[in-house]
Amino acid sequence: MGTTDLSIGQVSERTGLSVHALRFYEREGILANPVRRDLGGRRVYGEDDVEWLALCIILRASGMPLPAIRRYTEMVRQGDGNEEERLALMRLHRERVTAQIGELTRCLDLINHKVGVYEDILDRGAAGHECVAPPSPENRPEHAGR
Amino acid sequence: MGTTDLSIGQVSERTGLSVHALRFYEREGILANPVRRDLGGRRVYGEDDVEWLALCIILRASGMPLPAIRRYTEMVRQGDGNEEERLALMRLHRERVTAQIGELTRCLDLINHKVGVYEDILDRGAAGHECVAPPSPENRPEHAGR
DNA sequence: GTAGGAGCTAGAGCCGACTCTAGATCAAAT
DNA sequence: ATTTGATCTAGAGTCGGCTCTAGCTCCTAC
Repeated sequence: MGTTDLSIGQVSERTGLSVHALRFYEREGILANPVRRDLGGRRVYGEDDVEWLALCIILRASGMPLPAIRRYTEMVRQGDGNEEERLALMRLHRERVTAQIGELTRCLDLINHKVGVYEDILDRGAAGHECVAPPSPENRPEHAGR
Repeated sequence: MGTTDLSIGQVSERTGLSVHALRFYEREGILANPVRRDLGGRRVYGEDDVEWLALCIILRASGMPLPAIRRYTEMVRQGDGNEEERLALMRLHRERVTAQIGELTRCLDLINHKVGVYEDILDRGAAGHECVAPPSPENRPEHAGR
């Protein structure tokens, strides 16, 4: 009836994190509940740990630094009553992520422009002069659509 | 008539890069044309260098590693005739960036979901049980709107 | 009984991209 | 004259996030 105990290796497989990373995360305080150990001192995880790690992986992938994940983890460990703080942390992160998406999208505009320039050069075989500047108002009277 | 010569400090101001970073980039081969020097051995930049750096900053901001920027820089330095390679490099980078935007967007879905959960808890004052799992098919029968 | 393989700890090492330091030079301002 | 401030070089240091190593303990299978 123990909800499927897992070894560190199994957790590594399911999460994609290395066993090294799993132990490292634990040291960093990135686990909602303290890891159980078996008789031999080996770590025993549950499915809920895997779920929690999946969340952490998403947060990391979206650029949340480990200290912030640790703070969040601590809040969750403390239990109900600090939802305002959790909300604040998540909202802050959301803003960072949307800002990052925005910046990447702006970068992508320029990259698309560059790709277009090279495609033109190659299509026409014309070795025309290449424009180095970004598509800014001054040197892009008409917008270079994708 | 020299197209507005600039000191390293001035370039630092205009680009937002530190003077340290500017010297570092130069050592790394991230400058289209070798930097001129004045009588005292100080670096002298032109507006074109600032433009080039602006491009490099965009590439960096979108996650292109310095070695790739160096390769690109070398191609540009070599002059016309390698547009296919430049195009290939830019297209590869474009794929990486779109992939990254995609991943961030998926992360954002979960983050929005989390924010929603906490908002609900706080709005209703209900200290209900919180769901840790991401909005995946299995545990999200109706889709949680943004 | 012994050889593998997985796990353990503590701590060192690595990588990328800068950042900072020390000690020297030089030009302009006081 | 001297002080201030910007610049120079070479090289050391930092930071985040792992990754790897060494040397040990287990358990299982042959």
